[in-house]
Parts: sequence; C-alpha cells; structure tokens
Amino acid sequence: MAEISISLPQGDKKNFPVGIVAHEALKELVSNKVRKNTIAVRLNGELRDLSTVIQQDTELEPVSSDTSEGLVILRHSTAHVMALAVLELFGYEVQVAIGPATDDGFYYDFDRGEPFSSEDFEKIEAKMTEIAAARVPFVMKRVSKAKAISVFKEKNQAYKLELIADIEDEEVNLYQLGDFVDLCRGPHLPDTGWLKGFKLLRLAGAYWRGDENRQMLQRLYGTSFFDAKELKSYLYNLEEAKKRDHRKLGKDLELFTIQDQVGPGLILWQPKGALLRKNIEDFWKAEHYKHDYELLYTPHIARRDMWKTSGHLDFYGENMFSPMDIDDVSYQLKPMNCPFHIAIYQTRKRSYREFPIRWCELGTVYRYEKTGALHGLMRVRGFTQDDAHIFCRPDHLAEEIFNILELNLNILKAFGFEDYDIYLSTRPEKYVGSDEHWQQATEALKSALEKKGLAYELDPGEGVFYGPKIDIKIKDVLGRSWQCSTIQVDFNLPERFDISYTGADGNEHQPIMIHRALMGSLERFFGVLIEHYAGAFPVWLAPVQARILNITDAQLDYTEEVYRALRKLGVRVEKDDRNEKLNYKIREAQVQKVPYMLILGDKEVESKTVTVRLRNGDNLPAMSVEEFVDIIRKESEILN
RNA sequence: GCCCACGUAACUCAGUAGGUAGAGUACUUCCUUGGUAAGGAAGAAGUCACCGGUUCGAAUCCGGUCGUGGGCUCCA
Repeated sequence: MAEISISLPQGDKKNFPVGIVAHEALKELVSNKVRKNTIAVRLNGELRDLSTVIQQDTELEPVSSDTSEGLVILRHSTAHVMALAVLELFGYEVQVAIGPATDDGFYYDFDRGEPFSSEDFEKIEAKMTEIAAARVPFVMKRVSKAKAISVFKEKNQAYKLELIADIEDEEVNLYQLGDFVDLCRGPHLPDTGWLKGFKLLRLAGAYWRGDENRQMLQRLYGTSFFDAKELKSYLYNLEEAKKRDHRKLGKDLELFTIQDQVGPGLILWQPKGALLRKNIEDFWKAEHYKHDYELLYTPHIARRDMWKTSGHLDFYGENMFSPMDIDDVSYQLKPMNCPFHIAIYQTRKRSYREFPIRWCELGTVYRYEKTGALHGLMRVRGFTQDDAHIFCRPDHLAEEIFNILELNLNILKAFGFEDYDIYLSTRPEKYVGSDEHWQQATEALKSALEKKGLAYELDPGEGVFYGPKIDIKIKDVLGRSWQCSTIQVDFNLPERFDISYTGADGNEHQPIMIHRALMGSLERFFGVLIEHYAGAFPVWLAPVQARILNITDAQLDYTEEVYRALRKLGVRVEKDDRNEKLNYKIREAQVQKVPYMLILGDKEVESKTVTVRLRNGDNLPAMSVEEFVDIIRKESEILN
C-alpha cells in the first residue's frame, strides 16, 4: 500500500497509508494529552476538520481548544448548533442565512414569519444543551455545486442558493449536523460534546447581506466557551462594562443629560460635565497656541448658497438638516466648519509668506442622523468638533501632516490613550477633484505616517468625497476602539471657492487645504473618557478635585476658611458641611469619585491642617492647605 | 430609516385573571454632633411617555405618535 509522510511543524515525521484520517494520524504523532485538546488541524497552513482524509505528503499541526483559533471554531460550531435547535423547534421551513463567529461570540441570521421572543431564547438554549449532551457529530461532505444546489432546492433554502451562486469553486462543503445541512467553509468541532458554556445574548434585525433595501432577517447573537467558568467570567465582564457605560455614569455623576423635550441626539452639559469640558478646551487651546495655531469663532448657520458653492448640498445633503427661511432667504445649519474658515481666508489677499495658515475652532456642527444610529454621547445630532484648517502649498503638505500627527498623538497621550489603529482611506466612488490631485494627497499622507513610524492599514475607497484621509481610532482600557481623529486633505474646496495666494513668482496660485480634528467631537471624546476612566477622572480633568468634609458643626468656620482659601488658589473644591455623619459624607464623595477628601475635625482646626483621604481609601498625613495645593498642582501637570 | 424589546415618582425598579398606584434611594422637616463607604423619625412627591380606541371601568388590552435600548445601515 502506498504511503505518505506526515510531519509536525517542529519536524517530527512519520509515514502513514494514503487516505488516513487526520485524527488517526495524530494518535501516532502527538501525546494523548495534546490530542485530548485538539479540535481541528492545520494542513499545509489551512484549517481543516479533525476528520479530514489525508491523501498526500503534508505538514499537519494540531489546533488546540485553548487557542484563539480553537475558540473561533467552537463559536462557529455553536452557531450551527443554534441553527439546528431553531429548526428543530420552529420547523425546517425557517430560512437560514449566515452564521459566523464574531470577535466575542457568534450569530446566525434567520428568516421566519414570526419574531423570536425572549421565551424562545430559553427554549433554544435548552434544545442546544440537549444537542450538546447528545454529542452529535459534524459531518463534512465535499460535493459539486450542482449537488449542493439540488440539496438546498429540496430543502427550500433560498439564501443558501444565493450564496452558492456567488461561489467560484466547482465544489463546496456541506456540513451535516443532525438533520441540519449547511453550506459552510468550516472547519468544525468533531462533535457537539465540546459545547460546555454558551448563552444566547440578544436578538436584532439585520439586513440580508447588509443591504437596507433587502430582506430584514432576525439575528440571534450568542457566545460560547470551552469552559462554563469562562462563560461566567465573560458575563461578569459584560456587567462590569455596563457599570462604566457613559450613559449611566453621565447620569450618576451629573455630567450630561439628553432629554425628550430638547430632542434626541442633543446634549446638555451639566455643571460637572461643563467644567470637565472647560478643562479639555483650555488644554486644547494652550496646545494649539504652542503649535502656532490661531483661534477662530464662526456662526452656526449660513446662507444656503454658500453650501451650494461648497458642494455640501450635493455631496453631504442627506446629512444636513432642512433649510430655514429667513426674510425670504434660505439658510442652513452647518454640518461642517470649513466654508466659514474659507470665508475668513477671503477677507484679503493672501501671500505665500503667511503660509502655512493654521486656523482652529471648537466649532459646533449639526448633522442629521437616523434615529436608530443615535447613541448617548457617541452618536449625536449636534456636536462640537475640535476642528482646524490649514492653508498651504503642496510642498508644505507632508510636513504639515507630520506636525499634525505629532500634536495629535501628544494630545491623545495626555488623556491616557497610547494605543491606536490608524487607517489611510483612499478615493471613494463618489468624489470630486482630479485623479492626479488625489494621488498627490494620498502620497503626502502616506509619507507623513511613514516618517512618524506609524503602522497603518489601507482602507480603499473609504475617503471623503473631497480628499483622502487618515483616521485614528483610539483604544480604551477595555480594548474597545473609538474613531476620533481624522486628517483630510482637500484640493476641492479651494477650487470651489476659487481662493488663491500670491506666490514668490508674483502669480496667483491655489492653496491646498487640510481639515483635521483630533478629539473628533468633544461629545464623543467625553463619552470615551468617561468609560476609559470609569468616571474616576485624573486630577487635572476632574470637575471636583477635592471635597471638604467636616466632622461636626463645631468645624463650620474652619471649613469655610479652608474652602475659601482653596478656591482662591484655583483648586476645584466643594464642601459638604451638612449635618451628617462622616461615614455618610465619605461614602457620597466616594460614589462621586472625587479624587481627594479633606477631613476637618477638632484636631485639624487646632493645628490648622487638613487630613487627606484618597479616592482609593488611603490617607495622607495631616498637612497645611498650601501643602495640599502643591499636591494638586503637581498632579495637574500634563505633557512635560 | 428598518427589525425586536422597552417607556410607572428626581433615580433604580415592583405592580398579568383590566377596578382610579407601591418600595428603596434622593428631597424637605425634626431628633441626633457622630473621625474614614449609608444614625433615627416624619413628610412631600406620579397627567402610570403622548394621542386615540375597546370596556361600566385601562398603568394593565388594541392602534398610532414620540423617546430609549440592542442590532442592521451610516459615521465625528
């Protein structure tokens, strides 16, 4: 009988008869201990089932359940188990669409006349538990497309037929699990006995193939682990994440509010949130001053004609609010600040000698968002951009972008964000400007990124209509990423507004414009900050840096004295001089996440000191007011 | 915008055989003056999101509107 050689990545090698099944070969190749945790294999680099038949010399690597690949396989298989449960419970006439693994679980899309309910969740989970206990095998068959089509025609699974039609290979894989046959690339677990900890999490609508013009399907989300304990800890972490939800903390800490009577997606900054925003803005302005930016202020509305000139009505119209009629002239709420900055540019003739002109503005813009897209501070209809526009010559471009990146990363660092994902987006389908301009701008962005030594991902076709862009997504402490910074080159607006400058040659030239926002939207950035710090802001940002707690009414005079002294020295301080017990006051200050509590009893009055309790429960020795102010000042130093 | 769920005092939530609303916290007043995470008592507080319908009668059933949540789509 013919033999083949199967080797492990580390070099061990053995001969086997042709047609040996992978898991049989593993018996000879690896220890029982390793084999026990093996759920799939990698054959010449490709993930395959443990039941794969091997026909030729190959390199084989066991895939263990404790790898991230193993987890993906488990979740994908769990999606199939859920589909089987749904079909068993609700009938095989239910249409199944797609069911992949996601970053933290899996989903499967179904098309069924009736909606699923939360009681259905329990039934489905119970059925899945049954299936898991029965250790149902996943059986893979490689069949011709024609065969697959006839199978799904017979089962009346239209979505699968559509999927097959788009597959180019002549053969496809069918996976059979009980009576459920699915079109699937695989690989899968050997059997359902591996399912030890899974849970259905939520139900949501999802368009077939993400197209809002097509059928809305019901998507069931769930997650799955090899160990029930891991599931439990995942669910616990979900609860913890909920605790730092900016919407909850925003309410508890009285930072911001969104109210029906005002309207959805419109943010009201409460005193504490406003103070925090002021701290952000002061810092932002100081940094921009250092980097030779000048500050602008512009209005919230402008004549509709200006938005025609800018091209926004054509290219951004669906995101703009309806026009308003003022004395028979049509006006629009601004969705962007750029045209106003151009208007300021136009106030006089410009020379290349003033370049680069760097104008920044904390500009509030209004954009129409579909109601379903709104989300706390993260997605709103009115928000303030930390915007800037730079007017320069083409030869300035690369350096300006480099400088922006530097300022950008510095500012983000001050807020504790040092992990990013960077994307370079190129020309979209709908665009203006010449191909040459696009290429020139894209090159400039690329070279700046490379000079700064930043790794980035190319995002083809995702640029804005007027130019290519760099987007920076920051990662918070929980590893979630948030789109904030954006740097966009624009060859278009200068042309539309026909702005120019006098060059060294005495002729008129068209400047290039760079749009950029670092924090993006103050609202969103605030939301990210709240979640990042779980509401326990660093001293330089905290709206209240210290709260004075007197022990009894006997210290009221001294409380007032300390309070006044600290205010005078610029410390953001509150006093809690209510007739309550110390424990009670400490608890409240703690819940409000105030960094420092200053406790004043008879001892402190006597020695003219304050006793400092930290947010973490520790105490500092008694000190004078001046000594405490030094601590606050030291802790408030940011960026060198 | 679309799918599903939800919308009860300032907050968190009870309130399913449909019979004109409850708790805890917060708030106000009083007692208490107590050193490191909730002292005690009393009181005030709700058009049960809004509009309409079914019913002798609706927070509870039905329809619509608005809003919120989880997704899809989209994005700062």
